[in-house]
This record gives sequence, C-alpha cells and structure tokens, in this order.
Amino acid sequence: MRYLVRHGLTGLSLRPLAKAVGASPRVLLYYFGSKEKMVVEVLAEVRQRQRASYAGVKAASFAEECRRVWKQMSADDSEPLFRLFFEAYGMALRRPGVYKEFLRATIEDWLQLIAEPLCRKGHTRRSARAFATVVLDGLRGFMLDYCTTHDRKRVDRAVDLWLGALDAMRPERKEA
Amino acid sequence: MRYLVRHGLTGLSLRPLAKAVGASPRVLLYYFGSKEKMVVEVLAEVRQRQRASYAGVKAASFAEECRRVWKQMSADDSEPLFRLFFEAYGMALRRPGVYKEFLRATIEDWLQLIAEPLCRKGHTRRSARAFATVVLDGLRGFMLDYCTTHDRKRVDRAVDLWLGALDAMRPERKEA
DNA sequence: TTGTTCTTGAAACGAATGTTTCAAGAATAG
DNA sequence: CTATTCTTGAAACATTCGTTTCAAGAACAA
Repeated sequence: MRYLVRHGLTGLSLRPLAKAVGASPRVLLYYFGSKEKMVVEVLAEVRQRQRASYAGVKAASFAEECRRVWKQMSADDSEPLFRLFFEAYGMALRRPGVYKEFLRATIEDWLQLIAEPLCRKGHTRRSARAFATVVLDGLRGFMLDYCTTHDRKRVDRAVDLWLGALDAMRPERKEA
Repeated sequence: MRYLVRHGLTGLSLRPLAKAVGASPRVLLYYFGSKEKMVVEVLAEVRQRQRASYAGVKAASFAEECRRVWKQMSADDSEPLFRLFFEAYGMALRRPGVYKEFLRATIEDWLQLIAEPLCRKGHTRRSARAFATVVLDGLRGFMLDYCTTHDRKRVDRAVDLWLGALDAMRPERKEA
C-alpha cells in the first residue's frame, strides 16, 4: 500500500515494487494472481481505511462537519492518497470491467455515508441522495483543483462560499 | 485526436495507433519527437476545442448558462472526451513536470473564462475567482460522478439543487 | 517417520515497448 | 540540371513487461 500510494499506478511495475518490499515478483503473483488483481485489492484496502478515517468526523452542524472533512482532505499528508485515487479513477473509467468494484464503491459508499443520517432524520431517500451527491461531488471537485494548483487560498475561499450555501440545499423533510 | 479520445492514454502504444491512422511509428516520432510529447500536443488541441465549444454558451442568467453547460457536458457524445480528460488528469498529477501546461490550463483557462465576465461587472478579481472555482470544481465533480455511475437522475437532481443555490454564492460587487 | 501441500527463488519465455539506424525516395532550392 | 533537405519504410536495438516453468525447500498432517 505504501509503495502504491507513493509511486502510483502509472508505469507501476512488479519488479521494482517487489524489490522495494523485499519480495519477488513470483510471490506477488502467487498471492494476488495478477498485477491487476493486486492493484484492485490494494485500492480496496486503501479505500476502506480512508472511509474509516472520515467516518469519525462529527460536529454540531452539517456544514461544520463538511468543513472538518475538507480540512482533513486538504491536509498535506492526504495528497498522495488523493493522487492515487484520481489516478485510479482515470484508469477505472477506461477499464470499467476490471475496476467495477472500485467504481461502484467510490461513489456509492460515500453517498450512503452522507445520506444515511439524513434519511434517519426523515428525509426521503431520493432527496437525501441528491444532496449527498452535491456534497460528495463538490468536495471531489475541490480536491481535484487543490491537487492541481495547490492554490489553497482560492480553493478555501470557494469552499467557504459553497459551505455557506449548503444549508440552503438541505433536503426538505417528508411531509408528516 | 480521435484515436486518443477513443482508446485513451492507459496502455497507449505507438504501433497500434500508427496502424489505425495509416502511418508508422517512425513518422509519429519524426513529427512529435516522442510519444509523451505527442500526447501533450494532442491534449492541448483537444482542450482548445473543448473550450471553444463551451465559450459560445450564452443565456439570460448565470445559472441558466451553467445549466446549459451541464447539459452539454453530460450529453452522450461528451463522455469519451471527459474520460480522456480524467485519465490525463490522473497521469498529470503523477508526472507534473511533463504535464505542467496541462495542469495549468486545465484550471486556469476555465477560471478565467468564468471569472472574467464577473470582473467586468465590477466584482473583485479575488471573489470572482472564488466563485468561478465553485462553478468549475462543482461541474467537474458532477461529471466525474456521472461518468462513473451514469445515474443521470440522481446527478441531475444534485445539479439542480446546486444551481438553485449558486446565485446565493455570487460575489458581492465592489463598493462603489 | 512418510506423504502432501504450501511457498519461494532463479531463470526463462514470449511479447511488446519506445526509440534509433540506415538507406532510399520525394520535394525543394539555386 | 545538381545539390540539399525533408520525409518515410523496414528493420534492428536494447529494454522491460507480466507471467510461467521447474525444482528445491518449508510447513504441516498422519
């Protein structure tokens, strides 16, 4: 995982990876079956840890939780993870068969994480998921920008603007 | 360009490309210098055409313009372009040196396109750019989602929510 | 113990990679 | 015309790739 996060997927090769982790290509293939399966497994594990690290973020208001999430996302040590993530995203879109589970989980898991509390508060599933989409896709877009430009001031200002408007987008409750 | 859009960057190889366009690897290298330079040039050209195709979108209100842009982005024939774009993005983040210009233009050009009209209307450059960041990053995030899930209903609903709140994020005018 | 499965290193395989070499032909200049 | 440059095909080059083969050794079951 560490090697993948650091070196990425572009041009990833078994032999250097094996050497770096003190193994041989033979062993990697023995346990993972193929290079691609190995990548898929590593991505799944990284994803799971990522989700766990954000699931614990709690705050008084929803916007405040988002703010904290953004703070964690845009912290320096998160960037390699997101670089790997966006890299995997590009490959996954090109090879949906191989990365099917990555593509599913990369949206669906987070949507559920965000939408579920709203559903429990009485919002319809549909509107909760639409709102969760705004949140998830917004943060992803900001992160893509930040990884590209490292223009923290501008992106942070944008996130502030966006956060300020988030409450107005909160879904209506179901009519009781 | 057509070949790149269709086949992507992952595992791109000179020989199949050359055959598909009725040339030889030798010729491609003769004119582009290297495979990587070729990719960079093609991406630049694609980007320019993309920008031109969105620059003409005009409507009465800003939100309406955004809605039309989203409509064009999420049209079926746009998807291959965005797949290529996200793929390039992943590689560019991993190799900033080679793709430096791609990374710059991919944010900055669009920011200017969005922010400039606002500046001309008397908004400060800073707030215009923050707002433009919300717009650009939001649309990118939505597009990444849509390319992944093709869940048009959910994403469209989210875009609607987001568009409805956009006006509230518009930057204040400079004090006269 | 014996027999079996699990794990691994070394080496080889075949294929494909980007790029270069070389030489011939086309185009252009003077 | 001649001389020079531009363009191109065929082939070779040197790597590198993921993966397989084979055989030896470790672990374990009985």
